[in-house]
Amino acid sequence: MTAAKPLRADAQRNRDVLIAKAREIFDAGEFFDLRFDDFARLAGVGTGTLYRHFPTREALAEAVYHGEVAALCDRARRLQATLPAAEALATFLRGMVDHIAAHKGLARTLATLMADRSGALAEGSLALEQAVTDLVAAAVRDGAVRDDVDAGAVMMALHGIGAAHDRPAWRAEADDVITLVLDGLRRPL
Amino acid sequence: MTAAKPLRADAQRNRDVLIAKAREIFDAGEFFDLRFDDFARLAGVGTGTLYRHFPTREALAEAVYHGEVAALCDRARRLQATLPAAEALATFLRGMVDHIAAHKGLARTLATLMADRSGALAEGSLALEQAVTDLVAAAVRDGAVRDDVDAGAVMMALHGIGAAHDRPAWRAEADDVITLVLDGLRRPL
DNA sequence: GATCGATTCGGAGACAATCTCCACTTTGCA
DNA sequence: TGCAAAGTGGAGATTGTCTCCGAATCGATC
Repeated sequence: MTAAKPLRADAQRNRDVLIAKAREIFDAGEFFDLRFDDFARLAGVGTGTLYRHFPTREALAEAVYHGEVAALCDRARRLQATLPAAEALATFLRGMVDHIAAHKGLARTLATLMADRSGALAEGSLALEQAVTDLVAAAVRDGAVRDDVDAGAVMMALHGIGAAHDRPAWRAEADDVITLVLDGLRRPL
Repeated sequence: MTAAKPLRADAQRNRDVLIAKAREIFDAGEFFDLRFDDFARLAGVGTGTLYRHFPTREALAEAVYHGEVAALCDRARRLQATLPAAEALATFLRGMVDHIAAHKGLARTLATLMADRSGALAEGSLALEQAVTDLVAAAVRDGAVRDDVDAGAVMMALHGIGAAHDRPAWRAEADDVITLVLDGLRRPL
């Protein structure tokens, strides 16, 4: 999927610079304030180069998103390996809120991209979704969590947390959503 | 708020036509596929007229959104008047899923607008938020619902449901989110 | 029902962002 | 070292957004 074309050295270099610059902007939440051509200037390449590597703004965003998701999945896997299932799930979800809180700009950018029908991030999200599904499945096997709700519902709740980034009481509400989800997930007697 | 200027007859007529046309497009989920100028042509007015009434795409969207919110708030109020608090809340939330399911295009459009930092819909959402807050507060007074989570969390969950409109198993997952929220809201022993 | 000032209309065109195209440069293999 | 393939960069075409203002419409008044 990534290894199809052994990119030439200079091309690879430019590509990396573009992604690095984009990640920076992304995190600052200014991803949509910038003319797309400006990414090229900021990275010190021509607009043609930018467009060859990333045909659309969304394509560039997805490249950035990839790294983000990979890190989160790693974390999920580590937690699952070291904690009881129910605790791993809870820790992961709480940690997601921390992560989003620490990267508001990123959350805002991602929310905007998600909302677009483009589905540019759908593929990248699959890995994250799989990680959450695994965490929930393990907790179900342990009997700590009911088995009649789909793990996708947890994804949806996370989605809501990320999407509602600009609510004044965001942090408290986000924590409450996690609380509701976790309590709701306990097999209702 | 609405009664400040007694609009001239022709102006009012054009305004209404524009909103009606926009609602149609909105519902079809094509709100962002259309050149903004085209709204004018579709409604049979000039672009100048369109821009005078609605300076931005978001302003037009908000006008449409207003009606939507008003209808939902009415429903909330009616439920609250005729059912026990806990049941009213549950019915309202389940109904929201039905409503969104029946208006996917609208949900998608709203999600996109919400995600924008513009906050164009923030004001319109206040009424809806108030309605939800009231429903929850009543349920808390009844003792049917815990008092240590903010009603805003419920809004966030709803937001997630609306924002995740394009998931394949959307309907099932949306129902599950509501289940989790409602079960989570029951005072945990 | 004719007059007139105020309001609204409408679309031509200025402006701004996106994206394409291709002459030139760089790379790395033989 | 030479050369074909791969990559570069920016000028300018294209497309969508928004402004401006002369013409048309309204409705209050006589």
